[in-house]
Amino acid sequence: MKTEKGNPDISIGYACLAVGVPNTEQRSCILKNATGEKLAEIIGHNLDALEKIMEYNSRNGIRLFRISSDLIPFGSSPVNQLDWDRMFERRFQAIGGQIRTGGIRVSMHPGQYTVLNSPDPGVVERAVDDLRYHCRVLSALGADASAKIILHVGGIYNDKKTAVKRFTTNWRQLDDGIKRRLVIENDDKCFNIADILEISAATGIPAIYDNLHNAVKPADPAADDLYWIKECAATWSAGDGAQKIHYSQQNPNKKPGSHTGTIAIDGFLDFYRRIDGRCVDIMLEVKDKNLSAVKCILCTTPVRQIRNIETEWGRYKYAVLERSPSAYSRIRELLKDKSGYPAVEFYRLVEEALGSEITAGNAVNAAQHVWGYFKDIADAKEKQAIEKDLALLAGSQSSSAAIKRKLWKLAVKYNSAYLLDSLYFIL
DNA sequence: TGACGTCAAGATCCG
DNA sequence: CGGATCTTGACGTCA
Repeated sequence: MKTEKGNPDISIGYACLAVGVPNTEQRSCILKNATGEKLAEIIGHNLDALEKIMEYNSRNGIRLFRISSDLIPFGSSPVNQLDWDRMFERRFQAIGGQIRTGGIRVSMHPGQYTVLNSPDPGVVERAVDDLRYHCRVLSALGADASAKIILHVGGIYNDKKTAVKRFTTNWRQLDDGIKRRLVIENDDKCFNIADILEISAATGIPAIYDNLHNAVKPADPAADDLYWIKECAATWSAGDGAQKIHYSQQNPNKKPGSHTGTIAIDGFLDFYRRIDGRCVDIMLEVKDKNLSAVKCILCTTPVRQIRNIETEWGRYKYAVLERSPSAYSRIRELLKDKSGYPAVEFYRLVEEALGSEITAGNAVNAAQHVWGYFKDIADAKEKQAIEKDLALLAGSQSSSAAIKRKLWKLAVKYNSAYLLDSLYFIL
Protein backbone atom coordinates (compact mmCIF):
# COMPACT_ATOMS: atom_id res chain seq x y z
CA MET A 1 0.00 0.00 0.00
CA LYS A 2 1.42 3.36 -1.03
CA THR A 3 0.11 6.60 0.36
CA GLU A 4 0.96 10.06 -0.85
CA LYS A 5 3.70 10.62 1.68
CA GLY A 6 5.86 8.28 3.70
CA ASN A 7 7.61 4.96 3.46
CA PRO A 8 4.84 2.37 3.54
CA ASP A 9 6.92 0.08 5.76
CA ILE A 10 7.78 2.57 8.48
CA SER A 11 5.41 5.02 10.15
CA ILE A 12 6.86 7.84 12.22
CA GLY A 13 4.68 9.58 14.77
CA TYR A 14 4.46 11.81 17.82
CA ALA A 15 2.72 12.00 21.16
CA CYS A 16 -0.39 13.75 22.39
CA LEU A 17 -0.23 17.33 21.14
CA ALA A 18 0.41 19.21 17.93
CA VAL A 19 2.69 22.22 18.31
CA GLY A 20 1.63 25.30 16.36
CA VAL A 21 -1.57 23.80 14.98
CA PRO A 22 -4.52 26.11 15.77
CA ASN A 23 -7.42 24.83 17.87
CA THR A 24 -5.77 21.61 18.97
CA GLU A 25 -5.16 22.52 22.63
CA GLN A 26 -6.40 20.02 25.18
CA ARG A 27 -8.27 21.32 28.23
CA SER A 28 -8.43 19.96 31.75
CA CYS A 29 -9.84 20.85 35.15
CA ILE A 30 -8.94 20.29 38.76
CA LEU A 31 -10.75 17.88 41.02
CA LYS A 32 -12.83 20.44 42.90
CA ASN A 33 -14.30 21.84 39.67
CA ALA A 34 -15.08 18.46 38.15
CA THR A 35 -18.85 18.65 37.89
CA GLY A 36 -20.67 16.58 35.30
CA GLU A 37 -21.42 19.69 33.31
CA LYS A 38 -17.82 20.88 33.35
CA LEU A 39 -16.49 17.44 32.45
CA ALA A 40 -18.88 17.13 29.51
CA GLU A 41 -17.88 20.55 28.25
CA ILE A 42 -14.18 19.68 28.39
CA ILE A 43 -14.68 16.30 26.76
CA GLY A 44 -16.55 17.96 23.90
CA HIS A 45 -13.76 20.48 23.50
CA ASN A 46 -11.03 17.82 23.61
CA LEU A 47 -12.76 15.72 20.98
CA ASP A 48 -12.96 18.80 18.74
CA ALA A 49 -9.23 19.29 19.30
CA LEU A 50 -8.49 15.63 18.57
CA GLU A 51 -10.43 15.90 15.33
CA LYS A 52 -8.28 18.89 14.31
CA ILE A 53 -5.13 16.98 15.19
CA MET A 54 -6.20 14.06 13.02
CA GLU A 55 -6.91 16.42 10.14
CA TYR A 56 -3.42 17.81 10.55
CA ASN A 57 -1.96 14.29 10.72
CA SER A 58 -3.72 13.28 7.51
CA ARG A 59 -2.63 16.44 5.70
CA ASN A 60 0.97 15.85 6.70
CA GLY A 61 1.29 12.15 6.02
CA ILE A 62 1.59 11.31 9.73
CA ARG A 63 0.34 7.78 10.27
CA LEU A 64 1.25 7.21 13.90
CA PHE A 65 -0.15 9.17 16.84
CA ARG A 66 -0.40 8.75 20.61
CA ILE A 67 -3.68 9.99 22.06
CA SER A 68 -3.29 11.88 25.33
CA SER A 69 -4.43 10.08 28.47
CA ASP A 70 -6.00 13.40 29.46
CA LEU A 71 -8.52 13.26 26.60
CA ILE A 72 -11.25 12.47 29.12
CA PRO A 73 -10.61 14.42 32.35
CA PHE A 74 -10.63 12.05 35.35
CA GLY A 75 -11.38 9.31 32.85
CA SER A 76 -10.50 6.53 35.26
CA SER A 77 -11.70 8.21 38.45
CA PRO A 78 -15.06 7.75 40.17
CA VAL A 79 -15.27 11.55 40.04
CA ASN A 80 -16.23 11.18 36.39
CA GLN A 81 -19.50 9.23 36.34
CA LEU A 82 -20.44 10.32 32.84
CA ASP A 83 -21.38 7.73 30.29
CA TRP A 84 -19.04 9.62 28.00
CA ASP A 85 -18.51 6.97 25.35
CA ARG A 86 -22.28 6.88 24.80
CA MET A 87 -22.79 10.64 25.16
CA PHE A 88 -20.17 11.35 22.52
CA GLU A 89 -20.62 8.17 20.51
CA ARG A 90 -21.05 9.95 17.17
CA ARG A 91 -18.01 12.14 17.79
CA PHE A 92 -15.85 9.14 18.62
CA GLN A 93 -17.08 7.33 15.54
CA ALA A 94 -16.35 10.34 13.34
CA ILE A 95 -12.79 10.57 14.66
CA GLY A 96 -12.43 6.81 14.31
CA GLY A 97 -13.45 7.22 10.68
CA GLN A 98 -10.80 9.92 10.20
CA ILE A 99 -8.20 7.61 11.72
CA ARG A 100 -9.05 4.77 9.37
CA THR A 101 -9.32 7.01 6.31
CA GLY A 102 -5.93 8.53 7.09
CA GLY A 103 -4.38 5.11 7.66
CA ILE A 104 -3.35 6.34 11.10
CA ARG A 105 -2.35 4.00 13.87
CA VAL A 106 -3.17 5.33 17.34
CA SER A 107 -1.94 4.33 20.77
CA MET A 108 -2.11 5.48 24.37
CA HIS A 109 0.43 5.53 27.17
CA PRO A 110 -0.61 5.71 30.82
CA GLY A 111 1.93 7.65 32.84
CA GLN A 112 4.40 6.66 35.51
CA TYR A 113 1.64 6.59 38.12
CA THR A 114 -0.24 3.67 36.66
CA VAL A 115 1.46 0.81 38.47
CA LEU A 116 0.13 -2.67 37.90
CA ASN A 117 2.74 -4.40 40.06
CA SER A 118 2.34 -2.38 43.25
CA PRO A 119 2.22 -4.27 46.55
CA ASP A 120 -0.67 -1.96 47.48
CA PRO A 121 -3.93 -3.57 46.24
CA GLY A 122 -5.60 -0.14 46.06
CA VAL A 123 -2.91 1.10 43.68
CA VAL A 124 -3.32 -2.01 41.54
CA GLU A 125 -7.08 -1.57 41.50
CA ARG A 126 -6.70 2.02 40.27
CA ALA A 127 -4.15 0.87 37.69
CA VAL A 128 -6.65 -1.66 36.35
CA ASP A 129 -9.34 1.04 36.27
CA ASP A 130 -6.94 3.25 34.34
CA LEU A 131 -6.16 0.53 31.80
CA ARG A 132 -9.88 -0.07 31.42
CA TYR A 133 -10.32 3.66 30.75
CA HIS A 134 -7.64 3.69 28.06
CA CYS A 135 -9.23 0.66 26.46
CA ARG A 136 -12.60 2.36 26.51
CA VAL A 137 -11.25 5.33 24.55
CA LEU A 138 -9.66 3.14 21.87
CA SER A 139 -12.75 0.97 21.60
CA ALA A 140 -15.01 4.03 21.30
CA LEU A 141 -12.88 5.02 18.31
CA GLY A 142 -13.44 1.59 16.83
CA ALA A 143 -9.70 0.92 16.75
CA ASP A 144 -8.48 -2.62 16.15
CA ALA A 145 -5.94 -4.57 18.23
CA SER A 146 -3.01 -2.77 16.61
CA ALA A 147 -3.99 0.29 18.68
CA LYS A 148 -1.82 -0.41 21.70
CA ILE A 149 -1.69 0.72 25.31
CA ILE A 150 1.94 1.08 26.34
CA LEU A 151 2.76 0.41 29.98
CA HIS A 152 5.86 0.33 32.14
CA VAL A 153 6.17 -2.65 34.46
CA GLY A 154 6.37 -0.55 37.63
CA GLY A 155 8.54 -0.56 40.74
CA ILE A 156 10.96 -3.06 42.27
CA TYR A 157 10.21 -2.71 46.00
CA ASN A 158 13.56 -4.24 46.99
CA ASP A 159 12.69 -7.55 45.35
CA LYS A 160 12.73 -7.64 41.58
CA LYS A 161 11.69 -11.28 41.23
CA THR A 162 8.59 -10.82 43.34
CA ALA A 163 7.84 -7.53 41.62
CA VAL A 164 7.88 -9.27 38.22
CA LYS A 165 5.76 -12.08 39.57
CA ARG A 166 3.19 -9.60 40.85
CA PHE A 167 3.13 -7.97 37.42
CA THR A 168 2.44 -11.22 35.59
CA THR A 169 -0.11 -12.37 38.15
CA ASN A 170 -2.02 -9.11 37.91
CA TRP A 171 -1.69 -9.10 34.13
CA ARG A 172 -3.31 -12.54 33.91
CA GLN A 173 -6.37 -11.23 35.71
CA LEU A 174 -6.98 -8.39 33.27
CA ASP A 175 -9.93 -8.47 30.88
CA ASP A 176 -9.16 -9.87 27.44
CA GLY A 177 -10.08 -6.49 25.97
CA ILE A 178 -7.16 -4.92 27.84
CA LYS A 179 -4.79 -7.82 27.23
CA ARG A 180 -5.16 -7.59 23.47
CA ARG A 181 -3.95 -3.98 23.57
CA LEU A 182 -1.40 -4.02 26.36
CA VAL A 183 2.31 -3.86 25.48
CA ILE A 184 5.26 -3.25 27.81
CA GLU A 185 8.22 -0.90 27.48
CA ASN A 186 11.65 -0.75 29.08
CA ASP A 187 12.15 2.16 31.50
CA ASP A 188 15.26 4.01 32.64
CA LYS A 189 15.12 3.09 36.33
CA CYS A 190 13.80 -0.38 37.11
CA PHE A 191 13.16 -2.74 34.21
CA ASN A 192 15.61 -2.76 31.30
CA ILE A 193 14.91 -4.24 27.91
CA ALA A 194 16.20 -7.70 28.90
CA ASP A 195 13.75 -7.71 31.82
CA ILE A 196 10.96 -6.72 29.45
CA LEU A 197 11.85 -9.51 27.05
CA GLU A 198 11.80 -12.02 29.90
CA ILE A 199 8.34 -10.94 30.95
CA SER A 200 7.30 -10.99 27.33
CA ALA A 201 8.54 -14.55 26.91
CA ALA A 202 6.57 -15.65 29.97
CA THR A 203 3.34 -13.91 29.01
CA GLY A 204 3.32 -13.24 25.28
CA ILE A 205 3.03 -9.49 25.83
CA PRO A 206 4.65 -7.57 22.92
CA ALA A 207 7.75 -5.58 23.86
CA ILE A 208 8.49 -1.95 23.00
CA TYR A 209 12.13 -0.94 22.83
CA ASP A 210 12.94 2.61 23.92
CA ASN A 211 16.43 3.58 22.79
CA LEU A 212 17.00 6.40 25.29
CA HIS A 213 15.77 4.41 28.27
CA ASN A 214 18.18 1.69 27.20
CA ALA A 215 21.01 4.20 26.91
CA VAL A 216 20.34 5.32 30.49
CA LYS A 217 19.78 1.81 31.85
CA PRO A 218 21.45 -0.58 29.40
CA ALA A 219 20.66 -4.26 29.58
CA ASP A 220 23.96 -5.10 27.88
CA PRO A 221 26.45 -2.38 26.91
CA ALA A 222 27.75 -4.58 24.11
CA ALA A 223 24.36 -4.84 22.38
CA ASP A 224 23.27 -2.07 20.03
CA ASP A 225 19.81 -0.70 19.19
CA LEU A 226 19.35 -3.03 16.23
CA TYR A 227 20.04 -6.08 18.39
CA TRP A 228 17.23 -5.21 20.79
CA ILE A 229 14.88 -4.19 18.02
CA LYS A 230 15.36 -7.62 16.47
CA GLU A 231 14.81 -9.32 19.81
CA CYS A 232 11.59 -7.36 20.36
CA ALA A 233 10.38 -8.02 16.80
CA ALA A 234 9.77 -11.66 17.70
CA THR A 235 7.29 -10.63 20.43
CA TRP A 236 4.88 -9.02 17.95
CA SER A 237 2.23 -11.21 16.33
CA ALA A 238 0.28 -10.56 13.16
CA GLY A 239 -2.81 -9.23 14.96
CA ASP A 240 -0.68 -6.73 16.90
CA GLY A 241 0.24 -4.73 13.82
CA ALA A 242 3.78 -3.66 13.01
CA GLN A 243 6.37 -3.71 15.77
CA LYS A 244 6.57 -0.38 17.61
CA ILE A 245 9.58 1.30 19.12
CA HIS A 246 10.21 4.60 20.89
CA TYR A 247 12.96 6.87 19.68
CA SER A 248 14.37 9.95 21.39
CA GLN A 249 17.65 11.76 21.89
CA GLN A 250 19.36 12.86 25.09
CA ASN A 251 19.14 16.56 25.95
CA PRO A 252 22.80 17.40 26.75
CA ASN A 253 21.80 20.16 29.17
CA LYS A 254 19.49 18.04 31.27
CA LYS A 255 19.66 14.91 33.35
CA PRO A 256 20.03 11.48 31.73
CA GLY A 257 16.79 10.41 30.08
CA SER A 258 15.55 13.93 29.31
CA HIS A 259 14.34 14.40 25.77
CA THR A 260 15.64 17.01 23.35
CA GLY A 261 13.64 19.98 22.10
CA THR A 262 13.78 18.66 18.56
CA ILE A 263 15.07 15.48 16.93
CA ALA A 264 18.49 16.24 15.42
CA ILE A 265 18.09 15.00 11.88
CA ASP A 266 21.56 13.55 11.40
CA GLY A 267 21.34 11.44 14.55
CA PHE A 268 17.93 10.22 13.49
CA LEU A 269 19.11 9.28 10.00
CA ASP A 270 22.02 7.28 11.45
CA PHE A 271 19.52 5.34 13.52
CA TYR A 272 17.04 5.01 10.66
CA ARG A 273 19.60 3.64 8.22
CA ARG A 274 20.49 0.90 10.65
CA ILE A 275 16.88 -0.26 10.91
CA ASP A 276 15.73 0.53 7.37
CA GLY A 277 14.01 -2.33 5.66
CA ARG A 278 12.49 -3.54 8.92
CA CYS A 279 8.76 -3.22 9.42
CA VAL A 280 8.82 -0.92 12.46
CA ASP A 281 6.70 2.00 13.63
CA ILE A 282 8.70 4.73 15.34
CA MET A 283 7.13 6.89 18.04
CA LEU A 284 9.22 10.01 18.63
CA GLU A 285 9.38 11.44 22.14
CA VAL A 286 10.43 15.04 21.85
CA LYS A 287 9.31 18.48 22.92
CA ASP A 288 8.48 19.83 19.47
CA LYS A 289 6.23 16.81 18.81
CA ASN A 290 4.68 16.96 15.31
CA LEU A 291 7.44 19.24 14.04
CA SER A 292 10.04 16.52 14.51
CA ALA A 293 7.65 13.90 13.12
CA VAL A 294 7.18 15.89 9.91
CA LYS A 295 10.93 16.49 9.77
CA CYS A 296 11.79 12.81 10.06
CA ILE A 297 9.07 11.80 7.60
CA LEU A 298 10.11 14.32 4.96
CA CYS A 299 13.75 13.26 5.30
CA THR A 300 13.05 9.55 4.82
CA THR A 301 10.06 9.39 2.48
CA PRO A 302 10.46 7.95 -1.00
CA VAL A 303 7.85 10.50 -2.15
CA ARG A 304 10.22 13.38 -2.75
CA GLN A 305 8.11 16.42 -3.56
CA ILE A 306 9.70 19.79 -2.94
CA ARG A 307 6.35 21.43 -2.28
CA ASN A 308 6.18 19.51 0.99
CA ILE A 309 9.45 21.16 2.06
CA GLU A 310 8.15 24.51 0.88
CA THR A 311 5.07 24.14 3.05
CA GLU A 312 7.26 23.55 6.09
CA TRP A 313 9.51 26.43 5.10
CA GLY A 314 6.45 28.66 5.13
CA ARG A 315 5.89 27.75 8.75
CA TYR A 316 9.52 28.07 9.92
CA LYS A 317 10.42 31.10 7.81
CA TYR A 318 10.11 33.96 10.29
CA ALA A 319 11.32 31.92 13.25
CA VAL A 320 14.47 31.27 11.19
CA LEU A 321 14.80 34.88 10.05
CA GLU A 322 14.54 36.08 13.64
CA ARG A 323 17.57 34.02 14.63
CA SER A 324 19.69 33.76 11.53
CA PRO A 325 19.26 35.90 8.41
CA SER A 326 22.19 33.94 7.01
CA ALA A 327 20.41 30.58 7.31
CA TYR A 328 17.29 32.27 5.95
CA SER A 329 18.98 33.31 2.73
CA ARG A 330 20.79 29.99 2.36
CA ILE A 331 17.45 28.16 2.62
CA ARG A 332 15.96 30.44 -0.02
CA GLU A 333 18.86 29.56 -2.31
CA LEU A 334 18.45 25.87 -1.50
CA LEU A 335 14.78 25.82 -2.49
CA LYS A 336 15.22 27.63 -5.81
CA ASP A 337 15.89 24.45 -7.75
CA LYS A 338 12.39 22.99 -8.07
CA SER A 339 13.67 19.70 -9.46
CA GLY A 340 15.56 18.87 -6.26
CA TYR A 341 14.46 17.54 -2.91
CA PRO A 342 16.89 18.96 -0.31
CA ALA A 343 14.94 17.92 2.81
CA VAL A 344 17.93 17.00 4.95
CA GLU A 345 19.91 20.11 3.99
CA PHE A 346 16.83 22.21 4.70
CA TYR A 347 16.37 20.82 8.19
CA ARG A 348 20.09 21.10 8.97
CA LEU A 349 19.81 24.83 8.26
CA VAL A 350 16.60 25.12 10.28
CA GLU A 351 18.30 23.40 13.22
CA GLU A 352 21.30 25.70 12.90
CA ALA A 353 19.06 28.76 12.89
CA LEU A 354 16.83 27.68 15.78
CA GLY A 355 19.95 27.00 17.82
CA SER A 356 21.03 30.64 17.47
CA GLU A 357 20.28 33.47 19.87
CA ILE A 358 17.82 36.19 18.88
CA THR A 359 19.48 39.59 18.65
CA ALA A 360 17.57 42.87 18.82
CA GLY A 361 18.38 43.73 15.22
CA ASN A 362 17.22 40.37 13.88
CA ALA A 363 14.06 40.49 15.98
CA VAL A 364 13.20 43.90 14.47
CA ASN A 365 13.92 42.63 10.99
CA ALA A 366 11.66 39.59 11.37
CA ALA A 367 8.88 41.64 13.00
CA GLN A 368 9.02 44.09 10.10
CA HIS A 369 8.66 41.24 7.62
CA VAL A 370 5.55 40.01 9.41
CA TRP A 371 4.24 43.57 9.84
CA GLY A 372 4.52 43.85 6.05
CA TYR A 373 1.39 41.71 5.77
CA PHE A 374 -0.65 44.38 7.55
CA LYS A 375 1.00 47.78 7.25
CA ASP A 376 -1.25 48.83 4.37
CA ILE A 377 -4.47 47.44 5.82
CA ALA A 378 -4.00 48.16 9.54
CA ASP A 379 -5.74 51.18 11.10
CA ALA A 380 -3.90 54.15 12.61
CA LYS A 381 -4.11 52.83 16.15
CA GLU A 382 -2.64 49.45 15.20
CA LYS A 383 0.08 51.17 13.22
CA GLN A 384 1.03 53.37 16.14
CA ALA A 385 1.19 50.43 18.56
CA ILE A 386 3.43 48.40 16.27
CA GLU A 387 5.75 51.36 15.53
CA LYS A 388 6.15 51.87 19.25
CA ASP A 389 6.99 48.21 19.87
CA LEU A 390 9.44 48.18 16.97
CA ALA A 391 11.28 51.12 18.50
CA LEU A 392 11.40 49.46 21.92
CA LEU A 393 12.65 46.26 20.34
CA ALA A 394 15.35 48.08 18.35
CA GLY A 395 16.60 49.71 21.54
CA SER A 396 16.67 46.32 23.34
CA GLN A 397 14.14 47.72 25.78
CA SER A 398 11.77 44.80 25.35
CA SER A 399 11.70 41.24 24.10
CA SER A 400 9.77 40.35 20.99
CA ALA A 401 6.91 38.90 23.06
CA ALA A 402 4.81 42.07 23.08
CA ILE A 403 5.05 42.80 19.37
CA LYS A 404 4.44 39.14 18.52
CA ARG A 405 1.25 39.21 20.51
CA LYS A 406 0.04 42.23 18.57
CA LEU A 407 1.07 40.74 15.23
CA TRP A 408 -0.72 37.51 16.16
CA LYS A 409 -3.89 39.49 16.86
CA LEU A 410 -3.59 41.13 13.48
CA ALA A 411 -3.12 37.73 11.84
CA VAL A 412 -6.34 36.58 13.51
CA LYS A 413 -8.24 39.78 12.73
CA TYR A 414 -7.26 39.88 9.07
CA ASN A 415 -7.42 36.09 8.83
CA SER A 416 -3.97 35.57 7.37
CA ALA A 417 -3.93 31.79 6.95
CA TYR A 418 -0.22 31.78 6.13
CA LEU A 419 0.71 33.56 9.37
CA LEU A 420 -1.76 31.64 11.53
CA ASP A 421 0.31 28.54 10.74
CA SER A 422 3.62 30.31 11.35
CA LEU A 423 5.99 29.00 13.98
CA TYR A 424 7.22 32.57 14.47
CA PHE A 425 4.55 32.85 17.13
CA ILE A 426 5.35 29.51 18.72
CA LEU A 427 9.10 28.85 18.83
C1' DT B 1 9.21 15.36 52.86
C1' DG B 2 10.42 16.41 48.25
C1' DA B 3 11.86 15.06 43.59
C1' DC B 4 10.39 13.06 39.58
C1' DG B 5 7.34 14.56 34.62
C1' DT B 6 3.80 16.96 32.38
C1' DC B 7 0.68 20.18 30.96
C1' DA B 8 -2.98 23.54 31.85
C1' DA B 9 -5.74 25.55 35.36
C1' DG B 10 -5.77 28.55 38.96
C1' DA B 11 -3.87 32.31 41.63
C1' DT B 12 -1.65 36.46 42.07
C1' DC B 13 0.41 40.53 40.74
C1' DC B 14 0.89 44.54 37.68
C1' DG B 15 -0.09 48.66 35.05
C1' DC C 1 -9.76 44.64 33.47
C1' DG C 2 -6.56 42.30 30.49
C1' DG C 3 -2.35 40.40 30.52
C1' DA C 4 2.09 38.56 32.53
C1' DT C 5 4.07 35.47 35.66
C1' DC C 6 4.10 32.26 39.40
C1' DT C 7 2.10 28.16 41.71
C1' DT C 8 -0.70 24.12 42.01
C1' DG C 9 -2.70 19.84 40.68
C1' DA C 10 -2.89 14.63 40.10
C1' DC C 11 -0.72 10.43 40.11
C1' DG C 12 2.99 6.46 43.00
C1' DT C 13 7.66 5.42 44.17
C1' DC C 14 11.83 6.03 46.33
C1' DA C 15 15.77 8.43 48.46
